[in-house]
Amino acid sequence: MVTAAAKAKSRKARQMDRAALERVADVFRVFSEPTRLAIIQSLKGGARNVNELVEELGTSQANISKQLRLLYDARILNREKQGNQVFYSIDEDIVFPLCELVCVKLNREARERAPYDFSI
Amino acid sequence: MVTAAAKAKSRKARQMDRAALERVADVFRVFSEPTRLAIIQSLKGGARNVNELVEELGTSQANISKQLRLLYDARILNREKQGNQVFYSIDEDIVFPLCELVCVKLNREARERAPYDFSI
DNA sequence: CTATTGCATAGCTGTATGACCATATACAAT
DNA sequence: ATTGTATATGGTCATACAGCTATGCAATAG
Repeated sequence: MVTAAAKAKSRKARQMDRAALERVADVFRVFSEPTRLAIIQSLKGGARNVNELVEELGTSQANISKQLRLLYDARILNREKQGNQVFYSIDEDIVFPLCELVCVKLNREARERAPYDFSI
Repeated sequence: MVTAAAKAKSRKARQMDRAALERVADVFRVFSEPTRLAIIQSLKGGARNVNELVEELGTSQANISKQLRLLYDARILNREKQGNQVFYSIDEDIVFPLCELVCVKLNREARERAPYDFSI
């Protein structure tokens, strides 16, 4: 007899383990905060230094720096020091298709309900 | 004179506002927990009822139900009641390309460092 | 009817983290 | 060297939320 648990186990063989799923989750988590998305949105227009981002995004410099570090550690952003300043830019080609997929989903749903136009 | 703030403002004109960014962040957040990814991974093999998922994923039934509700509310999953049971299935075509983009990124990075094979 | 099974929900706890303030560090200008 | 400017970091607070236990509720079985 083939139990449900056995079926589950055989399925499991082809699957990522918990640790791998956590790595995937970590990547999604980086994109799961509006401030970080705002940074990405801004950097779509090209490299910016920290102060430019602070002015544009209207939150504290400390917070911007923190989120930039997170994005940098996740290998989403590139970092380049120029004298006194640090310029960040997008260094990961998955960023745009990833955001576009989500925006397309939201636009499709919004078309029946809300006036937003989602597109980073 | 064109100030940095003015430049920032004109960039802002073409951009999503905070509320829209939060909607985008919400979608990413749904994908940012390993248990929910495990559910998605399991449902890739077809519809499952709650008990099957509980057996397969090794967490409490209450927790599975909670995460299923989250995924359903985010319009990621489809829900179908059959008598006593409730079957869930993937109801969102962005799920696989979204996961694949992230897995490709991680595999590329892992190729130089870790032994995982990321693919939901 | 009552019992059982399958799922959902409420309440709780611990942990993670976004945002703030203050401060530290690094480089530049004088 | 001193002062100023740009960025990073440590500490704190408040909030969000995954997972747990207990319970509620719906559908079937007996």
